[in-house]
Amino acid sequence: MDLERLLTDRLAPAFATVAGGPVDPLVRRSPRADFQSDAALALARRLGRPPRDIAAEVLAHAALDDVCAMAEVSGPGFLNLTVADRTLTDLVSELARDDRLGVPPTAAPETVVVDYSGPNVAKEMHVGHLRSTVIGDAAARLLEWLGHRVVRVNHLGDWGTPFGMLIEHLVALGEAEGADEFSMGDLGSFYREARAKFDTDEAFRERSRRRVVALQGGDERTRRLWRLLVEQSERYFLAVYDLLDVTLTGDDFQGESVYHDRLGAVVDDLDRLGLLVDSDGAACVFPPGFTGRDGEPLPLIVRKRDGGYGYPATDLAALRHRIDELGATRLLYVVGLPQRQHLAMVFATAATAGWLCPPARAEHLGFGSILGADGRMLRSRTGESVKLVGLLEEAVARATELARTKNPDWDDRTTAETGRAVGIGAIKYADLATDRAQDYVLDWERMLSLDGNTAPYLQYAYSRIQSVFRRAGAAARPDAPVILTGPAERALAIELLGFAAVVAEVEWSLEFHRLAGYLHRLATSFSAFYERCPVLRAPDELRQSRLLLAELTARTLRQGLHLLGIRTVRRM
RNA sequence: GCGCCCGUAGCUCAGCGGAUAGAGCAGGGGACUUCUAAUCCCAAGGCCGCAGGUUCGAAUCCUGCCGGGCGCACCA
Repeated sequence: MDLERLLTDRLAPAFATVAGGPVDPLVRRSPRADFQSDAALALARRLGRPPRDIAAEVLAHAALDDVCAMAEVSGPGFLNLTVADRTLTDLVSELARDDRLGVPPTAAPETVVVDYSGPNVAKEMHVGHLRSTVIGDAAARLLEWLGHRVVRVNHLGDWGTPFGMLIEHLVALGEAEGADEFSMGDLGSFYREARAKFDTDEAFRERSRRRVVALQGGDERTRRLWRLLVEQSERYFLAVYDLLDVTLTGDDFQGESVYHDRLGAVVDDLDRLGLLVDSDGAACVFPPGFTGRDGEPLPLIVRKRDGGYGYPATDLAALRHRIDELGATRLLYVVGLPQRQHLAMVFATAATAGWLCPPARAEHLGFGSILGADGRMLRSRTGESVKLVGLLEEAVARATELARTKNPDWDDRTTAETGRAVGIGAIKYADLATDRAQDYVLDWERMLSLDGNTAPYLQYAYSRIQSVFRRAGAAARPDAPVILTGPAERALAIELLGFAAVVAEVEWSLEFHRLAGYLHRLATSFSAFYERCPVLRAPDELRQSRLLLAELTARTLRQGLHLLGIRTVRRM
């Protein structure tokens, strides 16, 4: 049971009595006490009474004696609550016995599809894929831990007109050599070469067009070459996911090609529903409320004038597949903010068609861009998008260098492992620690710093605890009585008891910066505790209590970071 | 032109209806015969873009404006 919940449960009946109906007591942390309830203020108008009177009456009705050391009306009508130490120690003891750290599995499990990462076959992954991959993976981890059935979908760009030129380029290079060059991990140059030929060579362009037709028509050799490109790319992506420490596997690839033979049905069904409009030869849906540059209604083009299907058709087919066949009720799209309008149109169309209806709902987890030090979109010197692996390798290299200089006595393997955990952790944490919608500046110095709201700071706190346990030579006893001797221990206990509330909040908001912020507060509380409350030198009972607090902190940091996809290290 | 996102301390960001607006960094001052000082503590730092409005109460909600970014028919 987390503290906020406990206090809410105690106050709610009292508020209900006073207000004559259910009221959320609005319990939150307070700078003037442990917690405060703000609900009396909001009630004042409705009840036509002074808020202080309401608060006082609530206090008289609330059963708080056994959980609060002090509860008083303050200011214009706040209820300030100071939790009894006994309550804290009881709840901490309860936490210590719970391997889920107070977070219950969800009471209402559902099937959630998380659509994330989605790189393009035969193209390099770039920084643009980082956020989708990192945020989506955190969502998948967290929802899964809470007991939901999570289906990871990696909506690969593996279909469409570019594959004509890519396959032709492969043919031109010779299958063997082409595949060789392709698998070298330099996807970018393969694509650029193909593109260059396509742009300059008329004959090549024509062959590419025919190749697209052959691909869609199911020509055997073309299909085989296409598979080759897809498989090589998938292998490459999996290597990146491995480096990034992302839970996506080969089973999660569900490229656009998967929906290829369902596109006709999408168009037919939309037509049958009378939603299709012919516009310049293209089959379009005009969801209401969307207008274009010229002020005219904006179409969702499901079938192009040339008879090919547009990506909206694929998106609609995928959405139906997720709801009808995968049984999803929550559809998450971890896609950049620029695609907001497109997705809104797809969702609107699906809703109108009756494909997307409660309890199923779709959410766009949009995110901002990654900016360079100059405050502009991150680009390489040549103006191209920055390779994701390059970014990751730099993070690892920088962190490894830091680990080496701080611990010159370490062997290479330990140094490398630590550098990787810290470097990758830093880059992922930097992404998750600010509000998704914000653009953020990629700043190596800041994100690798041991100070501030960074992964290394949290990892460092964790590793210090491990160090204490190494010296203690024993694990904490979960049944050890908890003793709170001062404000630092008290503050730490309160933070520990707040994990469940944060996780519950993030379950629906998927705002991971709230979890990150919590972990940072926890680590900060621990550091203060560590400074003022010696563990190993304390007398036995106190030592046991402090070991328990340290152990709980470690478990919470580890679990919280794990949900964000970030590793902890034993030493730093 | 329309739409979306963002303007909070010098910098990077929290807070999104409640009390004196919070962190971290940088800059200033302290703390290592003591479990990792890669840490901790203290002080300083703000017309919350601007102007109206709603409210007992607005950084938070509404309207308008200003500034920055991004979208807006056959590429995904």
